[in-house]
Amino acid sequence: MATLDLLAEAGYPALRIDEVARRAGVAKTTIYRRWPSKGEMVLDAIAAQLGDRSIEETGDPLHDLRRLLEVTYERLAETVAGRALPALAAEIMGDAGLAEEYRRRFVHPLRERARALIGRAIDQGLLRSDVDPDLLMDAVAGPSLYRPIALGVPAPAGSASAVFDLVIHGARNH
Amino acid sequence: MATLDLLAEAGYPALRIDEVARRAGVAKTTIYRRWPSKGEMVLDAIAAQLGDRSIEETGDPLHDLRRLLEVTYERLAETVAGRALPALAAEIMGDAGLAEEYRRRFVHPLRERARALIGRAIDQGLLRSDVDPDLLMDAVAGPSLYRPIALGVPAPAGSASAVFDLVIHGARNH
DNA sequence: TCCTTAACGAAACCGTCGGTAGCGTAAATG
DNA sequence: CATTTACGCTACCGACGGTTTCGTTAAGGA
Repeated sequence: MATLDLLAEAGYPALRIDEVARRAGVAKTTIYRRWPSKGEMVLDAIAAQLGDRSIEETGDPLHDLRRLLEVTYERLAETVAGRALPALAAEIMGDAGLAEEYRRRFVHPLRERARALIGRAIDQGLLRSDVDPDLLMDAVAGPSLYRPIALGVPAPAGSASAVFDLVIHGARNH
Repeated sequence: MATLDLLAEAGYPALRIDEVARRAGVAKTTIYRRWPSKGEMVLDAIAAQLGDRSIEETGDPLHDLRRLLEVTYERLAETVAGRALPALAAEIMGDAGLAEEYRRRFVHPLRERARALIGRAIDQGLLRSDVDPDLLMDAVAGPSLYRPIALGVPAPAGSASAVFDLVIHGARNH
């Protein structure tokens, strides 16, 4: 799609809808017949490239959880759509409907899958029973947004494993 | 300042400069004589309320690190400026100059202080010597942006302690 | 008292850009 | 052949960040 090309060249904020139309060989009105806003158009384009982030489950919840995190960070780091996703954050902060869509499509599905894995890991005694699943998810998923936005550098694919290990093992010396 | 009031009422994206001027009983031109852009104006307003986030050091690096994190989350959760900061963070994705300013004023000072504390903790054998300080900071600071942006809910002040404990202790059952 | 300078207010204006309206046209569909 | 559907085109709107111009007030110094 032309949207993804422009996204790669200019990034989300500099992506002009007129330019998308021109590049796609299409009238701007046609775009607005298909999508209600710029944000939703980009959302669709991103979803099309990211696809679903399903992983094959091995039965070892901790292993699967690590894989899920790795795949997620990998797509964020290595696809145009993934690198554009944090910039969409600006748009969703000002549009409640778009924010809802964003979370429904990109955030919640991942968290639900992670939540199930964490629950199973606790049941099997692999994780302490007093860990708060949400807290754990926040800690391992946080850098995916924090790094590009607050630091200006993407979270490299390898950092998924590293942050997972850190949180799971802990940092204290004993 | 009028900027903070508007920020509290409407949030960053809906904050109109004309409105700030009207509320402050001042001409819009006066605002642009003092600040080069909306972003920098808000940056100043936020900095004025957040103040410096210094803590008194006790000599126990882990304790000080926790306090630093708690104070940070506290201000993010309990001040107008703090709650507006994530939206401003989203905005900086489209303005490299503003992003630099944002990081120079809000991100880097905190990370430098945290980095020093982590280094001291490692030296004193309180943390494993193989922990990556940046990784640790990403894990504990990540939720401060991830939660408001990706989840739409602020990181409560209490979560600072919780995420700190999680990362420091680890989640694995053994 | 006069002159200069600095700061401000008022209001009109500009450019960009997301989003619309209106209208004509070409291809399916029956 | 009539109708529907989808599209292209052009002109337009409105919001809003930011600028320009000009007139006014008020220090402050000689």
